[in-house]
Amino acid sequence: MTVTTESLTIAQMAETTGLSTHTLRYYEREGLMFAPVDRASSSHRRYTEADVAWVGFLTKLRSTGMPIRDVRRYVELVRAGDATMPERRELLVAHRRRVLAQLEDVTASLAAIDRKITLYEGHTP
Amino acid sequence: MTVTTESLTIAQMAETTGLSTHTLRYYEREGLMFAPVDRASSSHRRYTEADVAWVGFLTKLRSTGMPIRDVRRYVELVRAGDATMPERRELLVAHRRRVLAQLEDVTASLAAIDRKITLYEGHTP
DNA sequence: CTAGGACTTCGAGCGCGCTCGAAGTCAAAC
DNA sequence: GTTTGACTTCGAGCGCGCTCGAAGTCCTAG
Repeated sequence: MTVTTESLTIAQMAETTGLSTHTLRYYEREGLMFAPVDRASSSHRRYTEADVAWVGFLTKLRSTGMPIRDVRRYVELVRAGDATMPERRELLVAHRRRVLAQLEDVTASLAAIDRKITLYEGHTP
Repeated sequence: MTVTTESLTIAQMAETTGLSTHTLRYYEREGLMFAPVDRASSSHRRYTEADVAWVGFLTKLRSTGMPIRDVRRYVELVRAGDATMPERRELLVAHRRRVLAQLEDVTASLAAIDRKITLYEGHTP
């Protein structure tokens, strides 16, 4: 298999992004790609560098727990052009707020768990 | 309805813990309670202060993303007595490690999102 | 005595985010 | 020409963590 730097097959894209080919197709179906993915051989997907960067950002949104439906909303705004920048910003800022709140929550719970761990000190086998 | 300080109805327990009555029954079914919940009137649940504390800790485990099945495993260890303290500790420590890794992950993704937000600066409506 | 309401059990259903498998196409290697 | 295998679409299925609803019981107030 010859790897052109021009574009990636879905398998290469999966390798690159860390997502499965199933997930890549799923994201596309769900409207999360910025633009339709190029096709070669009249049917096989060919991903560009831009696609790699885009999926990378999608992954960051997802890994902070943004639901698919919100990611889709964001994507739609990006597609709608520069005029939506304020709204996009607002969306991301609101998301960040929620994420930070949850981080605090988790951190607090973790502290309680740590205290429990401490209670178990000295009981090593 | 007279509120005794002795015990709580499931509705009061839900109020106290922030879980729904459905979830409280679900947790019990799933074997997450330390001991069988007391009953009054031959059938209605009566929760003790100890139950409140216990569910509080369960909630902390859950809010850090520990799967139900792992919580159950932990509960089983607690029920098994003091001899399992080392294993409990190990379980919690491993969980903490995963949670911290994920916190880092989220934090890194959030940073990328922040950079994107910054790009949108100056585009306020 | 009756009505209301809070509880009970049980099994089914749901929303999410994938994940999988069947059946088909196509291009290149042999 | 045949085989291989990487891809395609499509719809179904799954694991998780609840969430819901039906049908029944029991206590309490009026």
